[in-house]
Order: sequence, then C-alpha cells, then structure tokens
Amino acid sequence: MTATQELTKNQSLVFNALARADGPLSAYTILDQLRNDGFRAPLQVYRALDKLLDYGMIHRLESINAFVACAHPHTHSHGHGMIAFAICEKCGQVSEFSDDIITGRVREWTNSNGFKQSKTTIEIRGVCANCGTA
Amino acid sequence: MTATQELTKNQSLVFNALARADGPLSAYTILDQLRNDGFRAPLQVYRALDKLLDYGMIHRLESINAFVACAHPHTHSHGHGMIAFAICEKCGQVSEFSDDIITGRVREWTNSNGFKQSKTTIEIRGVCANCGTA
DNA sequence: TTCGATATGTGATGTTATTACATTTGTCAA
DNA sequence: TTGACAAATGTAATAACATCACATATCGAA
Repeated sequence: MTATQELTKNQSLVFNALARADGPLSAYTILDQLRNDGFRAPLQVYRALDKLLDYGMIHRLESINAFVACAHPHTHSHGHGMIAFAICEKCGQVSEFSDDIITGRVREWTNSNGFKQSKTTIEIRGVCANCGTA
Repeated sequence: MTATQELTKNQSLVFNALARADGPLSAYTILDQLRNDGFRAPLQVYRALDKLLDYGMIHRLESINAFVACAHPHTHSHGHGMIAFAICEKCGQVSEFSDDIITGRVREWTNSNGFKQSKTTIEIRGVCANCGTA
C-alpha cells in the first residue's frame, strides 16, 4: 500500500491536494479545495488523512495543525528514524530531515527510562534562509 | 519576572492550577477549575497562559493541546537548550528532559541551512514505565 | 494628574476535530 | 450467485480549541 493508484477515491483526492501544494495545508483548506470533487464534510478529509498517515505518505505538523505530503517517501519507509521538520513562519515552507544521532539520543532516553515510544514529533519553528535575507 | 508573587491575579490563578495538577491541563479544563475564582471566558485563561509561556514558567504541549508547569525552572532559565517531553498516553504524566547533543544537532542543521529557529518542539508520545508494566 | 502601558471582562466568532448513525462498495467463501 | 463481513463513504450535529473586537480598569512614571 505505497502507490497512489492503490488509494481509494477520497484518499487519492486528499493526497493529490497535499502533493500539489507547495506547503502544509489544514484539513479545512483541503476540504475547500475538494468541494468541486464532491467533498461536503470534514470527516471525509479526516478519514482520508488518517489512512494516509497510516501509510506514511503524509505527515501531520502538530505545532500548526496542518498536513504535508512526505518529502522523502523512499528514505523513510525503510529506516525507523525520527523525522524533524523545519517550518518557516513567513512563507510556510517545510523542510524535512532525519538525523541518526538525534534518533539515537531519544532512544537512549526512552530505553533508560522504560518509556515505550510510539510517535515522536520534532518541529523547528523559525524563518528559512530565503525569508531571512529578504 | 520569575517569582510567583510578581504575577498578576489571573496569571497566579492559572499558574497555580497547573502547578498543583499532576499532569498537563487543557485551557478549558483550567477555565472550569477557575470558575469559582471568577473566570468566565477562555480569553482570561489564554492571556495568562501566553504570559506564563513568555516567562518560561510553563510549557505548551503541541501534540495534545495542553499546558504543564515547568518541571525544572532553574535548569532551563539559564541554558538555551531545547526541552524534550515524554508524554504517557495512558496516565498523562509528562517527563521533561533536555539533551545537549540533540540541541547541538538541531543547531547544526539550522546553521547549515540558514534557518533562524525561534522555538523547537520535541514531544515523544508513548507509554511510561509505570503504565507499561501494569 | 494625566498619560500610556498593561491587565481585565465579556460576547461573539473562527478554527480544528470527533461522534453518531445511515448507506454503499468491495471481497471472499459457501 | 448470494450472503456475509470488512472497508469506505455520506451527512448532520456537536465537541474541543483558540481568537477577535470592544469596553473598562489598574498601575506606574513623566
């Protein structure tokens, strides 16, 4: 379940909306974009988003209540590394990266504290290089 | 502006609500707890929370839309290290720690990408040691 | 004492997410 | 083929989280 064509109709519509966007979208923004495709209610969006999150095709940005298409689907699908996001507060652009050392340090803390982690969020808010110089 | 007695009335009420709680509270939970103290509207809570965040006395947990009193006020007030939170999804308990290596790796990424970070969120969701064995 | 900055009170509104229930579609085995 | 189950969908209502707009009050410094 990693290819676009195996998605259901609603899942494809939502994923494509995120894929063609140049930044994160809120669930309600997606809903508005898909009105012409028959979307009427938030739940249609949220259900699709849930599945796409399951499949690892998109990410949720907790600090801004928005969603982005995964930038490096191949890289992540294999490794179990944590993904960090740098979110520009001016232009909204999101950069995605993962760092084995950070992943290792987090794992070290969880192991030594008996904490079973299920999902880890790393979000850096700030101003990107483009917007910083402008 | 680090001592409790320098806070305004509303700020003190909100901070004390968080300080005596054994875990994170949502803004609306705080509001309900402070009805008897004259609180009527969400904004009274949110305004106090904003200030307390400014002062570094509390933290916002982005992934669960809740707030906690800072566990180690002395440690953090000096260093500029990022704080990580481990949030138990069973009991709600939050552990706070900071790690210089993680801080350093994040800084390395932001420096080499010209990204000016303003605030960084690290939240580990999972099950704590107590709940994992129970 | 008067001006400005900060804090407060209050109602309305905006934004994000879920519950509840009915219906449809797809799959698979008898 | 059909019946039965799982997954997906449609829709309305509601819950949960957060801010706007505007009026009033409090306090410290010029």
